[in-house]
Amino acid sequence: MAHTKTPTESGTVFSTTLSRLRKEILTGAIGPGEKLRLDQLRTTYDVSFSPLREAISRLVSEGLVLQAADQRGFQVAPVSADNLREVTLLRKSLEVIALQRSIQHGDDAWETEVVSSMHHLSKFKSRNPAKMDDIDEAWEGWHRKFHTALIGACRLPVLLQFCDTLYDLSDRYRRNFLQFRHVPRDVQSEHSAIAEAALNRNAELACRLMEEHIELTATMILAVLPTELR
Amino acid sequence: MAHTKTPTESGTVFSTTLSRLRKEILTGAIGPGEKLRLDQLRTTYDVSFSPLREAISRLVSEGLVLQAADQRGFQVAPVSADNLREVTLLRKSLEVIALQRSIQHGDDAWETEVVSSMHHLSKFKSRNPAKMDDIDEAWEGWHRKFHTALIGACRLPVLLQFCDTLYDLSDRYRRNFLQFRHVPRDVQSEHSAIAEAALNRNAELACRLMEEHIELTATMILAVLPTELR
DNA sequence: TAATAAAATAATATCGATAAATAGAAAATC
DNA sequence: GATTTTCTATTTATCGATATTATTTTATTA
Repeated sequence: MAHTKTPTESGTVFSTTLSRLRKEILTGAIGPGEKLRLDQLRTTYDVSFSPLREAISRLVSEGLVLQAADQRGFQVAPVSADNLREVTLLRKSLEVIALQRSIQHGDDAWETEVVSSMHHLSKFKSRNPAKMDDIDEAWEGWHRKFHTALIGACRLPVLLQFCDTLYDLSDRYRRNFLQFRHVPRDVQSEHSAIAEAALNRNAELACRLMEEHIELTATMILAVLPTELR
Repeated sequence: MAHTKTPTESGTVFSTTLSRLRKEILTGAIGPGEKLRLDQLRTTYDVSFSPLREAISRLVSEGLVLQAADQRGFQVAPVSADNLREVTLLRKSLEVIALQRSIQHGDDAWETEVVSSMHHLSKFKSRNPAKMDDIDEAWEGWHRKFHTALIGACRLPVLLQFCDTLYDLSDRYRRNFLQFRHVPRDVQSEHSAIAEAALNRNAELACRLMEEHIELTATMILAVLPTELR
C-alpha cells in the first residue's frame, strides 16, 4: 500500500501520532480514565506499534496518560478535584515566575508576539455556539499561543516545558467541563488587562492578574465538576 | 535463544532499559552531548528497538536526552552554566512548596521515613575515595531517598514528579563534576539540620535551610565547571 | 448452586526485518 | 584548488509477526 501522505501532516509518524493522541485526550474524544486499546488505536491511526507506544510513553511523562502495572497497558489519566487544584496551584506558582522574568527580559520580538496573539484572540467576538468545532479549535490555538507568548521571553526553557505540560493538564478540564456552558465572565478583558500590564512592564500587576485569571477558571470548573469527582 | 533472565532484574524490558540508561547518563558513563547510537545500545543492552526507543522517549520528556531533528536521532542533553542555574532556581522554588506542605501534612509514617533515611545516610562517615563505586552508589541511593522522604507527604503528586525530574537534572551535574573532588563542607550537618527543622514542624526554617543546601551545591559546581561551559 | 479450575480468547510487550533518510567518501566539474 | 554532485555506507524510523501475560468463558467439583 503506497502510503499517500496528507500534505498538511508532516514530520514523523511518531510526532503526528503524538499530536493526534494528545488532541483527542484534551478534547475528551478519549475520555478521562478510558483505557487505551493499542490494537484499536493502531488500526484507527493506521500506524504500527512502535511509534504508537512511543507517543503514549511521552504522554505518560506529561501526566495525561497513566501506565498501569506491567503488561496491563495504559489509561487516560482520571480527573478529580484534587488533581485540578494541584495543577492550578502549580500553574499559578510557575507561570508567575516565568511571567515576571519574561517581562524583565522581553525584547521587541516578544512584544510583537504578545500583541499579535492578543490581536488574533480578540477577533473572536463571542464564541459562537453554532459552528463550534472549527472556531473553537482556532480559538484554542490562539489562546494557547497567547499564554505561551506572554512567558516566552523568560529564558528558562525547562520552566517553559513545565508550564506547557501544566497548560495541557488544566486545559483538559476546561475543554471537558466548561466548553459548552455559558460563563458569566469577560475573558477577553482579562486577557487584554494582562497583556497591557505585561507590555507596560508592570510585572507585579501582570502576575497578580495572571494568578487571578488562572484561579478563576479553576473555580468555575470546580463549581460544575460532577459531585462524585469532588 | 532462551533468554535467561537475571533474577535481580524484574519488570519489563522497557523499565529496566529506562533505569539503566538513566543511570548511565546520571553517572556520566554516557557523557553530556554524546550521541545515542541506537544500534550500539541495542547490542549492549541486548534488547530490541521498541523498548529502547520507548525508554529514550521518556528521557526526552525528562530533559536528560534531546531529540534532534527528524531522522537524526537523539543525544544526551548538553550541560551549561545557564541550564544548571535554571534547574537550581526551579528546584529551590518547587522543593520549598513541597516541603512546606509536607511538614504541614506529614504523619507518623512520614516522620519514620525521614528519620530512617536520615539514619542510613548518616552511617556513611566519610565518603571513602578508595572503594568509591559501591559506597557511592549506596550513598546516592540514600541521599535521594532522604530528599524524597522530606517532601513525600505534600499530597501533590504532580509536584513530586517535577521535583524528581529536577533532582535528576541537577544530580547529573553533581555526579559529573563534583564526585571526586574534596568539598570543604559538612553535608551531613546540613542534612540533619533540615531533618530536625522538618520534624519540629518548623516549616520556615526547614525551607530556608533547604534552599541554602540546594544553592550551595550549585555554587560549588559552578565554581569548578569548565570555563567553556560558562 | 457457589466456588474453583481449565481452556479459550484477547491484549500487551517484544522482537527481527525492512524501508527511508542522512552523513560521509569519492568522483566530477568549474 | 575549491565546490558541487553522485554514490555508498551507516543510521534511524517504521512495520508486521511472535511470544508472553492478563482476562473472560466454560467446565468441573464440592
